Amino acid sequence: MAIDLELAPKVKRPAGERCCEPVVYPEVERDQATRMAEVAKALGDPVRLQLVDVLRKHAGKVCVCELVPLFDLSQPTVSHHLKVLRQAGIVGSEREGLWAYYYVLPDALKELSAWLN
Amino acid sequence: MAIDLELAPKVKRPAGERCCEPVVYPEVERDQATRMAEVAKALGDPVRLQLVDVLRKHAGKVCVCELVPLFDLSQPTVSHHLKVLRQAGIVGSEREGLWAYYYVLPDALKELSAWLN
DNA sequence: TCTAAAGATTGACAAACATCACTTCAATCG
DNA sequence: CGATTGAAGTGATGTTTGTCAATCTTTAGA
Repeated sequence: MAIDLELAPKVKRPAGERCCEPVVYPEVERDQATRMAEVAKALGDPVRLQLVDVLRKHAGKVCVCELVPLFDLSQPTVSHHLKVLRQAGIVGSEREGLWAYYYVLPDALKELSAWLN
Repeated sequence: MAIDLELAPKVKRPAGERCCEPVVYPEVERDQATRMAEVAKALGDPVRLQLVDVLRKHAGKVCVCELVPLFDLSQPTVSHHLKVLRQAGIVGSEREGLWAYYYVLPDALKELSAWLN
């Protein structure tokens, strides 16, 4: 937040001088940007975005065995994508006997969503 | 939109049978997911996310020469990131003499933003 | 206890990516 | 024109990513 960028006047400078005023960059934004970029990166694959979409629409836990046939991908690949989403803090999972259920973590997308608005 | 996933009852099936009901997958979502994932992917780098952040906060055109010193990166690298953003349809650019100005395209983030809400 | 099923992990491999030093291009000033 | 400047383009390089086949782990049924 609060990036205060100074717009310098544009004239060709007389050789040796810097083009623009040195702009101070607040470190505050760094961490937030890193966090949000991590979430965005995890959503930056059509398969993962659709996985999240399905999980959200179901508003409950969905079994992996129901997710796999939705895509033209092998089970390990879907499992891999789910792992990426889990590591990004977007989804959580629970085991129940043989089955694994995934669900979207409620606040996971909040920060990015707020920034985008 | 409108992914209608059927939740099948979970019982260990008697060998050879499929775990879940075959779930019909509407092709509609495919294209939308691809588009949104493309945008998300472009935002999935801290540098690019910060670039967009700066450009948005300025609500006008910002010169590349003011963007470069914001990051600990070479000018070609920043230029490369701007190109990625341009190809994702997130920013536009204009040349004015020696300088190049970038700005956020107003509707670029709308679809993703709406989906996230 | 033996077998099969769900799902995760591993290893491999090609494709994509981030970065930089170097170069090129276009525009401006003297 | 000749020199310089802002910005984009070009390899080159090391890293990350998406995918699958094969394997492993855990659980449940027979």
